[in-house]
Amino acid sequence: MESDGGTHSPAGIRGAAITKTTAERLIEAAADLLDSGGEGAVTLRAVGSAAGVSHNAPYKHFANRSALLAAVATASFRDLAMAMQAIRQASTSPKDKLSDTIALTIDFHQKTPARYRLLFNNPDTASADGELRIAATETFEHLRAIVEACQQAGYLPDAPSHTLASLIFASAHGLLAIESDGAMRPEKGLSTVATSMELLLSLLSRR
Amino acid sequence: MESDGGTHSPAGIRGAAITKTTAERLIEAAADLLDSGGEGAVTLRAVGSAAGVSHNAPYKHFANRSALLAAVATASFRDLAMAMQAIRQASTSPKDKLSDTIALTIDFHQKTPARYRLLFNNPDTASADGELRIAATETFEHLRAIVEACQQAGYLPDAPSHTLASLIFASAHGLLAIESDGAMRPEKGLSTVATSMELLLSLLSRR
DNA sequence: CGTGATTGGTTGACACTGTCAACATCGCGA
DNA sequence: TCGCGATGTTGACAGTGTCAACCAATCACG
Repeated sequence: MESDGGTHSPAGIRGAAITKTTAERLIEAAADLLDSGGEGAVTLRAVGSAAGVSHNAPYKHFANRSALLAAVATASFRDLAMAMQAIRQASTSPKDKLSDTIALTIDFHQKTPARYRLLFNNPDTASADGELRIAATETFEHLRAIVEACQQAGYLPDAPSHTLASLIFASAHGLLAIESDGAMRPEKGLSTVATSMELLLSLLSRR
Repeated sequence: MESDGGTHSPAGIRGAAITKTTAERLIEAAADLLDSGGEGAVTLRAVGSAAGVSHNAPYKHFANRSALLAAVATASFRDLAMAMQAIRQASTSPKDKLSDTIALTIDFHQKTPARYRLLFNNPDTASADGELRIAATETFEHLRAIVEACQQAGYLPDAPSHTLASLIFASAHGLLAIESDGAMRPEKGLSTVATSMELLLSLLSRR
């Protein structure tokens, strides 16, 4: 009865999973609609139609619309966590890893703003639990580890890595939100998110 | 035909404005519903009913639901700007003014999160123009001036005050968003927004 | 092999929403 | 006085999330 998120295949055939589960197709359809038309475009009817099923089929896999969006968020967090893990494990300097992580975040926001908002600016998503919460925590852990490495390399000041990572991500997130989500936008072109973040890091790293 | 925002009285009688315009009552009703039940509770029917008019009366004053919410945002920005102006003109140190401004923001978010979201986290509000844009810009200007005063007092580093103000506000905003709007919430109680902001300011101000 | 339940799908309905159109009323200027 | 614009009303419509009822297939198991 509970929505399963469709992580593992039906446990029957284990080989090449050519065919996708309906739940998977629903999630992908919802993500596509989200990216192309914003959150308002993600109606259960449109999602069902895009996935080749009826307007009520989603209820066989997800408790409601919010649960479907939560599944999209979970999948997106997993992708994001993988990308951050790749950065974390690369053979670059901690400083570059941090820059790359910030760039990744900015890129994510620019390419798929509605999806970004689902992950980081959604009151529904805030009451996350289960897999969504785990995927989000995992994502943050990569960031935290990168920040910690920067601290050990002397590039960032001494402070709880958790707090400092929150602060740095919050700055990027807030700048992105100001730039695109609120009325208090600065005059255009005065300073980009990227340059503002460079300023922040340079101020934090001066010793 | 255009929504007027209802700022000044009908230009006839100038004296004691005992009675409120319907537009004003609609804005207040919408704000109340927003604060008490979240954005979803702001339906045109509920707003009209709370203001003592029919479900279609709002259309005589606002082009659509978004325009009504924009009027609420405009009024809220004016309130916020007034509060910031009071802080700015107080006879306290620049450092304290900045702290007070941050505290004001945190307080606003805590007391009326949905309203806060309308101002700073709403893609609709992002395409602000006219009075809304002006009120928002005015709000930011107060913040910028306070930051500039901090710089002149040597409390904040040298950088364009506009950029630095954006950065500081973005940090507070991002921390608030992380705390309450996204799935990537840190473990509870590890560090509050207020203490994180104190950390940021102490890191920025060390010389 | 037969069978019964579980799973995944369908259609139809319901209340609620934003929005538009048509009609009513009221106050003021010519 | 008359007419007209501003303000309000009721009624309708399409679209939405969600629930209920029904249907088909698959699979466990005697």
